Amino acid sequence: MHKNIQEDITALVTAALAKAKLRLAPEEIIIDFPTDNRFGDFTTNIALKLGKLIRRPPRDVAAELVEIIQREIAESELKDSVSLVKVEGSGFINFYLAPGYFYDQLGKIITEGKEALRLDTGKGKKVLIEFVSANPTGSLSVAHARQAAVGDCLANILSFLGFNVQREYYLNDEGNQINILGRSVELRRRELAGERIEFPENYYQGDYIYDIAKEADKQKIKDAELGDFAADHILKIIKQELSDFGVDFDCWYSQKGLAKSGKIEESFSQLKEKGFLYEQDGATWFKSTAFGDDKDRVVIKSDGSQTYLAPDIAYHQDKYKRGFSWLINLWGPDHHGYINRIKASIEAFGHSPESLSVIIVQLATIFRNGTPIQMSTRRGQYITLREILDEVGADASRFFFLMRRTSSHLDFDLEVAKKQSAENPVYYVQYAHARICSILRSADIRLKEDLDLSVLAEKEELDLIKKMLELEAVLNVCLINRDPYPLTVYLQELSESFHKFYDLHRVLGQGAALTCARLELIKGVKIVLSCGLELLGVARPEKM
RNA sequence: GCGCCUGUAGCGCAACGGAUAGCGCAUCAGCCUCCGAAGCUGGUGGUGCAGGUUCAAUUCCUGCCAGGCGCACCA
Repeated sequence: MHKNIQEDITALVTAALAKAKLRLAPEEIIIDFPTDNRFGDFTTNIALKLGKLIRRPPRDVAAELVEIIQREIAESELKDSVSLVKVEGSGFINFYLAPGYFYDQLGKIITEGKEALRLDTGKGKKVLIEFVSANPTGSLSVAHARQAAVGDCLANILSFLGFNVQREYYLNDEGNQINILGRSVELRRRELAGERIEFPENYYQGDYIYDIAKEADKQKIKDAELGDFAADHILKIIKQELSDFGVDFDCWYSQKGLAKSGKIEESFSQLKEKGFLYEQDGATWFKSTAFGDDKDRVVIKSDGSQTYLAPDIAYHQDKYKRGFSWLINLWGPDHHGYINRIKASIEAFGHSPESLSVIIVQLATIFRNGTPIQMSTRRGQYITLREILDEVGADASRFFFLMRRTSSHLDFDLEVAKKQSAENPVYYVQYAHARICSILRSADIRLKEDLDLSVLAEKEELDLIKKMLELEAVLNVCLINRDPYPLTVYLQELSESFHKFYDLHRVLGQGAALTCARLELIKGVKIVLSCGLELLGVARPEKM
């Protein structure tokens, strides 16, 4: 049994290189998954790299190394796990694992459940993931919905990988947009009272403003308090939308609270001490060019009011003060120009720019039957998260938002997402889960037999086990890319392996030994599928 | 003009710098007396253009072409 066979093989190869008196930097010795399982279970290209360095044909170098590796394996505890090492292609050294290794791993998953899949790469590192953070001036849009899905799922994955994750929503509950919101409600209230009004174009046009105006009238809210009243009202709606979408935040960080705390002034005085603030043209500037920004940025305008950057500098500084050592921000593509100045600010306070990861979540275009739906936030004409939830449901919409790379544009067709058919990948995965549950329901529970997994010798059975064991690597890819997207691809592949197995081999009625083993096999698949779907935040139906 | 994202099959998308570029839809041909056919099997069909780096480029670099988004003392 090996905790991590990839590491064991790496150590073995390193030792073999030393024995052959061949030198290669440790970071060059990479034992990887091959692109295709016909090339074994692990592969390394060291012979190709060495061949160039020492001017020998790569295949010869590989053959020499394989001979040494085979002898090493025979003398090590790997001899039961690795069945074959050979040179293939232009000089790749490929490792084929023994079925016994896979049975051991499957057994572990069955007995330990999803805990067997858990990793501790994070080692409890405190990470703050801030996402959505939409202004409380209207319902959440499609862009926010995608951010919510990506952020929540990424948080799930990081936490599964042993990070100590906190989800945070930065609440822009004061400032210009709240004033405009208040004035919008005020005008609508007067309009409802019969007054003729001129409604400015840059005010909030949506019909929901009328609803808030009616409510404000009923509660006799004063004009001056309408902004806060409306923001509170809308915030409740946002919270409910997110909650129905399966996204719950640990912290709602109020900008108003930040402003009152004096932390903004505090961070300014610190920046001033360090010489990164200066006055010019009546405004106060942050010297962000000192850290690679294109130009310096105004933090206090010549009229004395702050720009948006001012509280943001203090806010990010406060994140570190609260003990987080890794900050992840999910922003819309319209904020990408903002990355440099925020990174500059954290650097000015002595933090490494790498400790802040900004993930730009590209926009999603909503389609209906192949036709894009035009949107305008200003006119209040946009598809909201609420509408998507009502029409498509949380499961399918979460999956759809996650099934493309976060950095890529996403086309989201409402009609396809609604379809409960093969076109819809959500159901393909959920169907595999339901199918397993169905078999388990039909299984004769009186069937008792000493479990021997080694009867699982069919190609589809071994492929299925191998696919199950890939989850760990997939989650690491998600971590490295800061993108939950690979998990959606993986779950479709795992489902495919299961469906192929199911089609060719019966589980029930195959004689006690084989039936028992296959039941355990599909229980294992269920554990992995279920774990993956849970990380995505998608339901795992027992029946469909 | 500057920055970011994207160009792969009719459409939507995959491919840590690797081996014969995969999958879904569509289309054509098959598979249910048997655990769920929301499934499986097979056929058709492809890397925007030009250079460069590399043993190896869809992937990295440069230029061009095309599409999307953003470039405030707005938030």
